Amino acid sequence: MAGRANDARGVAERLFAILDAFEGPGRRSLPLTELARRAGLPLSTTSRLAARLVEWGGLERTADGELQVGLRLWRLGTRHPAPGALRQVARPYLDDLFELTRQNVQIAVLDGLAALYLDRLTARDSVVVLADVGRRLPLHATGVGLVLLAWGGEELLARVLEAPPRRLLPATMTTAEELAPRLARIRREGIATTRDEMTAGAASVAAPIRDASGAVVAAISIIVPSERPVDPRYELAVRLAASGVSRELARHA
Amino acid sequence: MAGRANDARGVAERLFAILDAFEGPGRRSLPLTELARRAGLPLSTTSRLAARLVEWGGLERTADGELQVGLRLWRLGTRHPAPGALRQVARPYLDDLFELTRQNVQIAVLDGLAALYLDRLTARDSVVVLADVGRRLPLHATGVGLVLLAWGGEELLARVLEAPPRRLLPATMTTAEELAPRLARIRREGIATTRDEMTAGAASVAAPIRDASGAVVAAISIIVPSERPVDPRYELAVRLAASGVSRELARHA
DNA sequence: AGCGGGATTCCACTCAGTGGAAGCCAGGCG
DNA sequence: CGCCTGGCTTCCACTGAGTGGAATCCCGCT
Repeated sequence: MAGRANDARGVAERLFAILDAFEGPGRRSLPLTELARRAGLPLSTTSRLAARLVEWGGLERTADGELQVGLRLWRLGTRHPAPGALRQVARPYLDDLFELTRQNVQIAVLDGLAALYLDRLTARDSVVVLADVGRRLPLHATGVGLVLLAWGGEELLARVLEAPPRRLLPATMTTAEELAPRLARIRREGIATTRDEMTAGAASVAAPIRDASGAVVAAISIIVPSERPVDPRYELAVRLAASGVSRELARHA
Repeated sequence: MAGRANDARGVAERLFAILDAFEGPGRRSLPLTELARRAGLPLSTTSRLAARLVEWGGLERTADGELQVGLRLWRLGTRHPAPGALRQVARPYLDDLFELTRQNVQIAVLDGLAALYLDRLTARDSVVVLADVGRRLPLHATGVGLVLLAWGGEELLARVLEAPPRRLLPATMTTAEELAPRLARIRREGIATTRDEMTAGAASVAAPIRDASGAVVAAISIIVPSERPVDPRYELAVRLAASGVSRELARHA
C-alpha cells in the first residue's frame, strides 16, 4: 500500500480497528464520521474499508445509513465451540437457578485478562449490573472473575497484577497481598463471594464449572442486592447448578 | 499490495476468504494448509494473514496448533441487535413449544437469500435435521424459509428464482409456477407446512413473527417426522408461539 | 435557492504486501 | 540415531493496491 500511516500499520490492522470500534459501550450503530474517529483513521480510508466490509457482510447499513455489525460476523461467532456448547448445556441449570431465586444469574468464561459473559438471565426487580452477554468485566472485581482467576494459574494472576487492577470501588481488591489469600480460600471452599466490588449495591456468589478432565472452564454466578445479607441458601443453589453443568459436560465429552 | 494476485484482489478480500473458510461444513478448526486450500490463497500469504488475525483475536490457535474462530469474533457477533434480542424474547415460547411437543423447534431470520437459524431446541428422539444455530438453509425448501419468502416481497422471490433454487429432493419446489400460489396461500393462512423438501423423513410447520409495525422479522417452526401425519394440534401451537413472540416484540418496542 | 454537515470519489504517489524458495521444526520410520 | 516427510514460518527484491487531502456529491433544513 502507500500513504503516511500514522499509527495503524496495515490494511488488516485498520480493518480490526474499525471492527473494534463497535465493541465500545452503548451505541450498536455508528455514522461513518464517528466510526472513523473511534478507529483513529482518516475519513476516506474508513469509507473505503467500511464499504468493503459491508460488501462482505461483516458490517451492515441500518435503515438510516449508519453502520453496524453484520449477520456474517454473528454467524462466524457461532462457529466458536465454547459459547454455544456451554450455553446449551448450562441453560436448564441457569433457568432453574433463576426460577428459584428470581435474581440475576450468568455464566462466564476466561477471555484474556477478563471474564466474558456468555449467557445471562436478567431479574427485572433486582440490582442493575454491568454484566451482559458478550461483555467483558475485570477478573479481580467480579464473582465469576475471581473464580476464573483462582483456577487460572500463577501466570494469569501475575499478568492481572501487572495490568494493574483498577480500584473501582472502595471494597475492590487490587494487590497481591489481598488477592492471593482470597483466591486460596476460593479454591479451598469451591465458591467465591463478592460485595460492592464492581457495582455499588451488588453482591455475588460464584462457583466453578469443570470439564470432563476436571479443569475449570467457566463460572456461574448469581448477583443480588448487597443491602441485605445474602440468603445463605443461594450458596448451595449456585454450587448445585455448577455441579450439574459440570456433570453434564463430563457426560457429553 | 504487490504480487501476482490471481483471484482475491486485496488484503481485505483475502482476510474475508480466510474467515469464510471457517463457515464451511463440519470442521470447526483447520490446519493452516487446509485453510489456505479452502481460502484459495498461497500458503505464505495465509500464514501471514492468519498470524495477524490470531494476534487480533479473530482467530485462535487450538491446543494442537490448528486454527479456529476466536472469541473476539463471537463478542463482535453479539453486537448485532437482531439475534440476541429475538433469542431472548422468543426463548420462553420456544421452551413451551418444546415441552409441549418434544419435537425440534427453531427460530430463523432472513439472511440474504437464505434462512439463518438463530436458536434451536433439539429433540433427541425426533428426526435429525440440517438446521442448526448459525447455519443457513435455502428459503424455498424449509418451513421458516417459505414463511420469510412469503413476506419478503416480489424482489426477493425474483432473486431466489434466478439463483436458481436447487431441487434437493423430489418434493422440493423450484419454479415460480409452483412457488407463487403456495406463497400466496401461506400469506392467506398465516402458516406454512412442508414435507420431505429439505430432509427426507422430515415435515415442518412454520409461522411468521412480526414486530411492532406488523412487518415479518422472523419465523418459528417445528420439525417432526414425516412418516406419520403431522399432529393437527401442532399448527395451533406454532401459531400461538409465534403470536406470543410477536406480542412481546411489540411491547418491548 | 442557498447553506452545512456528512459521505463518497479522485488522483498521483509510494510502501505494505507478495509468493516462490529456502529454512525450520517435530515426529515417524528404517 | 540419523534421515526423511509434511507442515509451518521466514526471507527478499519487486510492484500495484492502498493512501489521504481535496474536490465533489448528496442530503435535509431553512
